[in-house]
Amino acid sequence: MAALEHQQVHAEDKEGEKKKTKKKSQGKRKIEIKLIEKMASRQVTFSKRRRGLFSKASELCALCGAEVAIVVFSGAGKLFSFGHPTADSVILRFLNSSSSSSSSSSSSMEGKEEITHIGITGVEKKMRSGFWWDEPIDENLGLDEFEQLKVALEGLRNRVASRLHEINFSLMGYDNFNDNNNVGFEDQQFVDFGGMGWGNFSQAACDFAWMGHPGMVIRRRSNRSLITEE
DNA sequence: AAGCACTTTCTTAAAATAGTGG
DNA sequence: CCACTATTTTAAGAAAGTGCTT
Repeated sequence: MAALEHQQVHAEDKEGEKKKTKKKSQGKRKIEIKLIEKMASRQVTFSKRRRGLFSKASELCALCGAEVAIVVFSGAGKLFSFGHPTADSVILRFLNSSSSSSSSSSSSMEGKEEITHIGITGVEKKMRSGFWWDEPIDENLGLDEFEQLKVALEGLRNRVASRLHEINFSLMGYDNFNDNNNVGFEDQQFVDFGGMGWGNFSQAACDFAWMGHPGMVIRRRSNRSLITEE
């Protein structure tokens, strides 16, 4: 302890010599684990904690040979991912794994884990029972018919996205759902993939992340100002 | 240029981890 | 295994910076 105090005194001396203009930090403080009220602090904490999380995940991969995928959406809807060897491969492995739903994590945040798992296993079940879109495409279709199919599927996608956002809004406690403020992945050109260069994502993986994340809302950059006002 | 989301740097203290002895 | 100490790591707070959009 004495050594520690000595260290601190030494550090203070150095600091005093360096600059007296900069406001002294109070250092790391214990904070309550709940949504950070101050938007600026929330962003900084998000950035730092995500970095820490990805760093720990990469260590887990390196030390234990584990395959890990992390999908993070910022409060503004920006996507960050970590994956080893790639996020895609881990997610696809999870989807194809028959034991994944029974071997759930024993994290201390079990409540939150559970919510995510409900979303994923729902999709998983459907995938196992077989979606109609998994059926092979009729190769006898002509160009026009393919065009029509494409338009129809895009329409469906938009309707699903719209409905999901309605649900998101009701879950978040908003009374009015304004479709102009929220978009689905079909309008995702602003979303950054790959996070800090640790992972990469395909459209399929993004769609999966989106489906498995019921609380997620993607916003246009142009409407960011709306997000900051709470 | 202004505004926004996010990042980085620095200082500092809390928390985690490693080392040691009983 | 436990308690204690030393060392290392993590992250809060403050402030400045970057990049993008409008």
